[in-house]
Amino acid sequence: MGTPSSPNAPDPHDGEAAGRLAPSLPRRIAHFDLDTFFVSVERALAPSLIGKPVLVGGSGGRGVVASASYESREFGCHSAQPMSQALRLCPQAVVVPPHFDRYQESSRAFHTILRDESPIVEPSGIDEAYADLTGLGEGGTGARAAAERVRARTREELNLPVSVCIAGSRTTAKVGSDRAKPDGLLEVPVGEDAAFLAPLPLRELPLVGPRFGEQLAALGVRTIGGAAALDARWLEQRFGRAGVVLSERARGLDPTPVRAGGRGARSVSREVTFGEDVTDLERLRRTLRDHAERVGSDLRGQQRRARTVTLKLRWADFTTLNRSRTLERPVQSTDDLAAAGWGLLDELLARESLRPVRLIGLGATNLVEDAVQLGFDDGSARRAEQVDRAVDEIRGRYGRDSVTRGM
DNA sequence: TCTGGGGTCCTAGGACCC
DNA sequence: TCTGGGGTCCTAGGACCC
Repeated sequence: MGTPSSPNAPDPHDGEAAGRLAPSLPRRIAHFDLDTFFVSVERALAPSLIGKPVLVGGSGGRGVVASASYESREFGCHSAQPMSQALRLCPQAVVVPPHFDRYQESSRAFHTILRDESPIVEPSGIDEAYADLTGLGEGGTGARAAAERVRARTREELNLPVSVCIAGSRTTAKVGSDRAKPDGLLEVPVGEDAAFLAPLPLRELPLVGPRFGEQLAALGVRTIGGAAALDARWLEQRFGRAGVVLSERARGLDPTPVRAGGRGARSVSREVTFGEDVTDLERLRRTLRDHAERVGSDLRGQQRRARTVTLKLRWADFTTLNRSRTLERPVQSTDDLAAAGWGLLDELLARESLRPVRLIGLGATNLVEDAVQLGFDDGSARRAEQVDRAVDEIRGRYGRDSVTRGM
């Protein structure tokens, strides 16, 4: 395989390096995407759901659809839709509350199959992954055969349908796996990425969301080929970096390598939308502390610390604010994270009065490896960390609700 | 009966330093 | 004393993705 063994080795797919290094094999990038993932996992566990319109998501007043079966989509249901709206469109739908631990488990098993069958796998979210199948050869050893094995094993071992596209770049493979659904395999022949993309609606290109799509539609551009035909410099002037990327991707150019294992997370956060708006400051502070506990636990599990802590607030009118603070020393403990969150909340409320709060969240960014030496006078910090470790340990064994801390 | 929760990346302005 | 430019960090917001 053309994998660089050292992190500093030039990427064989990156621009000129490709020509100088290997006798450049055509890139074969696969994108795997589990179909209606949450619904499929629920069906694997409860076959009575098969064939019915199923909506996985929050059923409360503010719940949204996380995953909608194809039967429900016939009625106009889709993910991210308010559940109330989905049920108006399809009253006979079966609503299933999400079971994220089950999805994590299936996701892990799926990624294990992928790593068995492909040399370089980059997970991309819970239900998809890229694989670099370049140089696998033809026939039984080829890229297509590897993709077929993944599909067969995922179906047999996990009872889950997965769609895949093999193409010359990540972007094309990603667009193609959507086109392959449900439960299909699509291969874009070598050198035909641009031709494959050209007739497709622009909105199918990742990067083009509602907003960008609208701006481009206003210019009369509605297909990927239409964007490919525009002058690249003009796109850059008009849209900046997004214009440059659009121009390249629309022409099937995307040298981004598949990175084995992906990268570590850049941030960790928790947030909650209350069932009803909250004006009780103590309740907000308690919620922030719960978030700090879980964010801290994640950081400790990853052996990382955060240099920056962010408070997120959403008022009842959906206005959303972020307030962040970069600390002198990177933090990891529940106490430090909570203190930073409370401080940000206090500062905010010193400037504007408290309005009914719909959502409150706490985030940790600017993450660094946990190599910080505590000074000799940091006895209290050391004790706090010991408590954190003990709490993590008990929760790991007996579940999250097994320990309750005071404020 | 509006709009979840977890992320990534980009932009833009201001502070600060050289 | 005035003026300029570049680079980096921090903060806030927003588009986009699953």
